[in-house]
Amino acid sequence: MTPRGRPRDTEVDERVLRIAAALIFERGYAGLSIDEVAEQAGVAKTTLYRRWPTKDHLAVAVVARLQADHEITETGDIRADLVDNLDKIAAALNRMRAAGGRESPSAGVAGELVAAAARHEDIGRLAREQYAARNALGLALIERARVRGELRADVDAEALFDQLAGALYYRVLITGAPVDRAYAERLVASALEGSLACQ
Amino acid sequence: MTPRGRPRDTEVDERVLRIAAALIFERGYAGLSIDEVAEQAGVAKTTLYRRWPTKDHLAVAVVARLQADHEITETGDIRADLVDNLDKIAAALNRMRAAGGRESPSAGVAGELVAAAARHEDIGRLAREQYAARNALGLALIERARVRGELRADVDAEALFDQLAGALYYRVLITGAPVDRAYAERLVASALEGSLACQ
DNA sequence: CCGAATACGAAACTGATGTTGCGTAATTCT
DNA sequence: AGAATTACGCAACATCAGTTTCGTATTCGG
Repeated sequence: MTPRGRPRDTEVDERVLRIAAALIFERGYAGLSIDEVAEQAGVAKTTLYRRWPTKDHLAVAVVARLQADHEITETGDIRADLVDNLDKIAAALNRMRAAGGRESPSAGVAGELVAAAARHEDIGRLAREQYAARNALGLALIERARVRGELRADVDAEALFDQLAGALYYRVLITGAPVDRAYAERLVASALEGSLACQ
Repeated sequence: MTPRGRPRDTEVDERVLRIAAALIFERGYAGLSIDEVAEQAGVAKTTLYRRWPTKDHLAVAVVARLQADHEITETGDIRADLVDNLDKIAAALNRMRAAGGRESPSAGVAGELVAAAARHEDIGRLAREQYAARNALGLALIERARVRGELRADVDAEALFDQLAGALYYRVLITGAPVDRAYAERLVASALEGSLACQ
């Protein structure tokens, strides 16, 4: 059960992640240099590569540690619950967007992480699992509201959640528009109430 | 008016973009090597860098040439018009997703382009202008439907369009889910009809 | 025709990611 | 105690993006 050879120095992981986080949030993804991290952490580069096979993997580990997965809150009012959850997603996106001291319209580190997921099959798989789990929570929230009678019986929960979360990502990654709680409220209102004229 | 010195060889642009397109769609973004493109095009590397200052710029130029901007169609039925436009956006996304022969859930080249826009201020600005123009078309479409009385007088056009386009990007870039015309129809139905139970 | 301006090619160079090989240290199993 | 196994540090290396330098070619303006 215990591994055979010399055990890894767990302090190294801690130190490296802390230093890498400082660099990435101060200078952005491009300013994160493996050699510099290794030097500042006082370890050999090979020690880093034994833990994180690429710079992308290290960056993902850094950001993952800072994004404590938010617990879902449920008041029983679907509108308030959706706004709350979207606001938490927006906060996480804004944290990544701010990294590197870029001006507001840039996607910042968030854009690099999308590319990292596209480049490395394992990162992509892991990320999709995380998103699937979060999606499942949102879908369950919607489903319970449907059962309560707050939502239409034939509501398309998947489309609804994609619309809400997708709009946030769209603005951060694509159009560069800001996302905040006020926008989350507009989104939820628009999605729940629909756009058709009263028939 | 005519530039002073020796004019650029326009055939070079043509040849380079063709070769780069072949490489990027065959081997993906990582398989696109500047040295190899220069060699295959029979030009010096400096000649490439005079035209495209980074590999990202070259890749953007390659993809931009293949994405003939779609003209908007308008039948007067907002539901059909929205589905049609979303389907065109989805088609463009699927083209980029397919590049590099990756398996379906990967964002493919689309993910790299998001990162390119985040890395380079000029690419980001250009991309945002393109998206702003496309968004304006969508907003105008919605506004005309509102004036016609198809949509609510107080419809939030911006939120509505973000919800629709955003869901497509969300699936391609983030969750890896497929986007096709059937999904576009679900999205439009969900957004237009709303999710609240009839009050 | 001559000079300024720009494009092109060739080669060397810089800096960063990621790899490889080897000697040494720490831990476990027998 | 000794062998197997794994971690670590060090240094060299390969690869690729991007830069620099310099000599040559092409065009325009005077």
